[in-house]
Amino acid sequence: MPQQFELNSNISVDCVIFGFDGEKLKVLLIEEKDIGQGMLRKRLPGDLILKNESLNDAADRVLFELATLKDVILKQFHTFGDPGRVNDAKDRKWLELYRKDPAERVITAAYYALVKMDDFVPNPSSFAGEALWCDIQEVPELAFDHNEIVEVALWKLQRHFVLNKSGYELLPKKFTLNQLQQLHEAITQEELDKRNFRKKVVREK
Amino acid sequence: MPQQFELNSNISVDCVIFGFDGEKLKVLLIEEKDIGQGMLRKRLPGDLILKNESLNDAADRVLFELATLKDVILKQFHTFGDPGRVNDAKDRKWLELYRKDPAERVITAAYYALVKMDDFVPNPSSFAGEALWCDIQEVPELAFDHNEIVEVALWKLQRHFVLNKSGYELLPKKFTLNQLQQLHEAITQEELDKRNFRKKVVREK
DNA sequence: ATAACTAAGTGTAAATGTTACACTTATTAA
DNA sequence: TTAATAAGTGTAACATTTACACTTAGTTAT
Repeated sequence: MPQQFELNSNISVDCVIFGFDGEKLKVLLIEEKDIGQGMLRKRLPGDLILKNESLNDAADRVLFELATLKDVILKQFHTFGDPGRVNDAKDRKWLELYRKDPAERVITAAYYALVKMDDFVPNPSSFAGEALWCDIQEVPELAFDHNEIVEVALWKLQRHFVLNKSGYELLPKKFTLNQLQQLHEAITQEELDKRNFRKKVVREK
Repeated sequence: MPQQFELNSNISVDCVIFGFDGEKLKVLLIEEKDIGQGMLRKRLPGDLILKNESLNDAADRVLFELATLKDVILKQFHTFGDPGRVNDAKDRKWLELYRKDPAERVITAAYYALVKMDDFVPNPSSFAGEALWCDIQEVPELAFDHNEIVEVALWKLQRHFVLNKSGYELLPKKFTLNQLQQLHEAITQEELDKRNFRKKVVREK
């Protein structure tokens, strides 16, 4: 069935991969190879889905194809689909170069994940010029509506992270309570008292 | 621009409208007119989006077209897009009757809302045979993957409702604290102590 | 080697929030 | 008017949260 590998022309996935390096929260961006038209804007790893592929599978595939990342647990968090999503002149140019049907409105199902940066070293594939971790506080202007997507993803991550008491998998096998605390602070973006934090952790064990 | 009203053939929206009647939680279902092929399964109000329409606008439009409901605040909560979403023989038959391209995989952005049943009296439109409130405990087998969609929606509603302290708009202008408590109990599906509930409400005022 | 610096570890008291629990008062229906 | 149903009330024990400062161990530079 050769048709199975046909692209779906109007549905894409985008991945917001948050990385924790023991200190700060970063986000994974890719940058197209410079094709000499002033289009060097960074963007999230993402692409059109295949005709016969689930959204989840597409997200896994795209993340591997663009950043060589594998076995990341992705969570779908929102679908962006306004007809005006792609308005910028640079975005249009890019679409004309890379897309069969550049005028068609594309809706994108967005996924996020939180990974330990050591375990997931992204390599740019042949498609992407560069793959890099960018400090969450210093995200530049991205292509399309990707800045909005990152913002919503961070918001969801924070809410979800507070509710569960997850995150141990992001630290080394043995870790100090201060390290655990740094993780929490990186994600929630607020500071906590050492002693109180300890009490909480111990209590909930 | 007549093209503006063209249907997008592979993206739909579905609406899970929860209704509170002062006592129990219900969900809004519609039922196609019987076209004599044993296809009388209930389903959620939903349909394909238009070519040039945002997902949010599509959800509003569809809800009005199928149930004459207006000004409902809908929240997008998940997008369902597995190629196997539509597997059942009945579903296929339905698609062949109603869809231009019945084999095409359709992804659907799902929305939910919680409304006061008195204020929103659904009327079936010409498209739908019937629109009805169904007790959340007694939802029958629905078309497509709509049972799963309802389940996820309820789950999201419960989580969201606990976090915010919302819900006052679902009660009459003057209400007893017991009424407020019933609302909470209907949504969270668990029982609370009257006095403790009061204390909480008063404290958080 | 040791001094200086950096990171890890520890306790308590006051305030607030949670839980469990039973009877009285007011309203509505028979 | 009586009976039944729904609304309203307080307290004590326990758990959680908050605010707050010094000691100990390990690392780095001289």
